[in-house]
Amino acid sequence: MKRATDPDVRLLQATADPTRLSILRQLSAEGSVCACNFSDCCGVGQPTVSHHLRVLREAGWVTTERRGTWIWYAIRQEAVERFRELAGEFAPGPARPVADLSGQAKPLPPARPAN
Amino acid sequence: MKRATDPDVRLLQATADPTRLSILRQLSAEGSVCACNFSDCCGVGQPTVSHHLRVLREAGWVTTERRGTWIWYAIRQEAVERFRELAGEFAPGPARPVADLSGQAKPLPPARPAN
DNA sequence: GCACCATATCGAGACTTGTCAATATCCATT
DNA sequence: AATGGATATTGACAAGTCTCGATATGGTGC
Repeated sequence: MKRATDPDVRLLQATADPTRLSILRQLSAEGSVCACNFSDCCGVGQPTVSHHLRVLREAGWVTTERRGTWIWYAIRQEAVERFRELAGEFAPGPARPVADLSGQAKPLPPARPAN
Repeated sequence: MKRATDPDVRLLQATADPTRLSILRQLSAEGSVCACNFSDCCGVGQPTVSHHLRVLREAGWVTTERRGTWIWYAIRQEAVERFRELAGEFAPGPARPVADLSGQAKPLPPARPAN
């Protein structure tokens, strides 16, 4: 995958991994979670969890708060909002998938069927 | 990236590429689009567009309809709905990020701060 | 049939990613 | 200062992804 520069793509890319999706879901369910509580959830080692947390942080998904030895992670409001905006952008095609003049679709620059 | 088997991850993964995000946005804006109209939009060659359309199709994002020589793509309702459900799942952490007893967070299985 | 067009598939190259073991860093306690 | 625990970083490898040129497939019209 070519390294993403667009912030939207980075946000989406960060969600597109099973381990990170688990982390985001656990964070959503529990509000804020100590880094030490992720290792179990995903069946991967501690350095791997740390790597994924960094990806989420660099994509803008999470913030951290240090308390003594532990570090607590939480989802950022802005990330949730942006993700929902993206979800709102997507719209399905016409319900009846362009039934009519299908047979003679021919004009050289193919015209979009009236949907 | 490990090949994703979870359908949710596949759906997210399909969005996590600049070219495919452009395609999804164009489809959202125009309802249904002939494959031949994507090559321009993204600055990539025809085989590459075809590859991305396949990824989107296999992730469940789009359907195709053949009309003569051309093939029209449209976003599937179900994909939009599932994506919005995922967006609805995500919830931010506590607004005031756990201000209080931070100093003496010590119990051995670190207790989650009351958020 | 044959030529032409739109689209898909194949094969290869450069690049990115996920994972781990080993190590470093940072904090708290003794 | 030294020890110990939690987390981050480094270096490496296997596997995946994006892109392209070349080629195959499938439909249309002569």
